Amino acid sequence: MLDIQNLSRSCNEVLILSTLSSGPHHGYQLALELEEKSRGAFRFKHGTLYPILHKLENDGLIRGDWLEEEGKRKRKSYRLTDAGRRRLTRQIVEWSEFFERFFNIVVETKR
Amino acid sequence: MLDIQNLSRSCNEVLILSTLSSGPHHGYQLALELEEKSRGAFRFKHGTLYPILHKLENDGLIRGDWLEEEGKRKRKSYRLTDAGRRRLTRQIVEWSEFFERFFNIVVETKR
DNA sequence: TGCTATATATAGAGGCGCGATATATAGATA
DNA sequence: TATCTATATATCGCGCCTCTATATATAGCA
Repeated sequence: MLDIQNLSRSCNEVLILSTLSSGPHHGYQLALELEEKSRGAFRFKHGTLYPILHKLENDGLIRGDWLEEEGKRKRKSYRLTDAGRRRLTRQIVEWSEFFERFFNIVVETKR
Repeated sequence: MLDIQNLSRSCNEVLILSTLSSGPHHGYQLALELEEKSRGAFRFKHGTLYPILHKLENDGLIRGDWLEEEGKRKRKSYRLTDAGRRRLTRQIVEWSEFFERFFNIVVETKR
């Protein structure tokens, strides 16, 4: 279950996995796209992003391959593994449950 | 704005403020009620709860008064201050915005 | 030559929830 | 009487995680 203490970590994880589910991205590109899609709300700092990517790769949820293209800096292109795809699906369910419980309590009590 | 790094802290804060908005509670009672209302999903550990209550009181969002009743252990009864009520309202808006942005990205990309 | 954007990496600092531990008492049970 | 459980609050230190800062490297532009 998604517990309160892991909200930040899990949120970052889902945002990354979810972006990768639409196709391979490299780290820098991931951060730009998430910032753009959220209209500035979700900004990944470098010091946050790269360690998470390393961890996700280490856990087998994503896989990174170095790309060396003509006239470009070499980049590490990440894509979802099958395990990563399953994790994303489960995480979305857990977040939905969390939101439901959270708003149930917050909104109901408020009234 | 509600940022990803503060999700846990803010979630705990809202759950507590929101419970107090229905009337005064003491700490132990707060934890029991939240656990019950969420059907076991939100469990506050003592080591989490009390420091947060102290911080909220210190920030002027809640106010605690010691109660000494016949035949009962003395307890500290907390209630919302006006500032706390305003904070709760704003936090609910921020969480709503967060959820909207989050699911927008996660669900949209997933498809 | 120097600035900016692209691109990745990591060490150190600080925040925060949690586990563990301590203290205290009312009530039930053996 | 002794002891166990539930009630009730408090705090220390550990570990995890994000951020800031710093480092390295290159393409393109002024």
